[in-house]
Amino acid sequence: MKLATWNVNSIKVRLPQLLAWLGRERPDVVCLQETKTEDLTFPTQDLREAGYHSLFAGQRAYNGVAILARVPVEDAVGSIPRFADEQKRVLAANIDGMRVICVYVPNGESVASDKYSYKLSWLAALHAWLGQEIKAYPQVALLGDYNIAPEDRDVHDPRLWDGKVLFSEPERAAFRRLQELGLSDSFRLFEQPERLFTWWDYRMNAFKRNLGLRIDHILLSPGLAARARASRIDKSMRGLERPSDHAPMVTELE
DNA sequence: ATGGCTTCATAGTGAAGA
Repeated sequence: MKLATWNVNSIKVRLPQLLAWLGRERPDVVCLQETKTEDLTFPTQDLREAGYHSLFAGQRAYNGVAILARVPVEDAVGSIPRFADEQKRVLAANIDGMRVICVYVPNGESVASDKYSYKLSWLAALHAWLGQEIKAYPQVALLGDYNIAPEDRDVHDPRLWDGKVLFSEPERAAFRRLQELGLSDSFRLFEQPERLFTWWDYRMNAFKRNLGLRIDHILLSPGLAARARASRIDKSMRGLERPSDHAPMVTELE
């Protein structure tokens, strides 16, 4: 069982890369973020021909999440219950006995901005809801673009990023609170080389210089963590022509 | 150096991303 997450930064632009990647990688479940398209224009048919059922919560121009699965999904929800939010950032569904939750955590812009406050409230609402989901479902997988680098080793230059959005202490504390619900960062269940990231700025030749952050994550509840056998970042996708600024990550379960 | 790319919405530039 292969679980994957990828912020595609426009599913319309990235569709050829996505289809090629699905054909090569054959994941069972894929969570996508920043699809940036309304539901009516989601490429359901192309993905069906590639062997995937699609579930999506989209909006015009911004945000938008989707879950692709080899098997049909059940009991889907497209928002955090009782948290008013115009932005499409959440999708959850039952797949193969797991509760799969796809998230696109707000970026936050800068620690002084209103968007940062929104990010922290959003994370608090996610935490409260997850507490319930974990009680309701025996196996929970939380995949997505968290827009948080949890530790120093997840940042190319921790001193440069100290206190900055994506690496500020309140954001990292919110990430730790998710872990305290019993969720494991699947990437860190395994020995990994140093300086592996999931996002690199489009500017400044950041990818070539490996000036990145690890902000996309796959968190697993204990039963799923016990089944994890490997976790990796597919850096090759970031090196293609016209790439997303994020690379996909994959965790394999027994 | 508050920029630097890329996408979308738009038909000039501006918002947003991270």
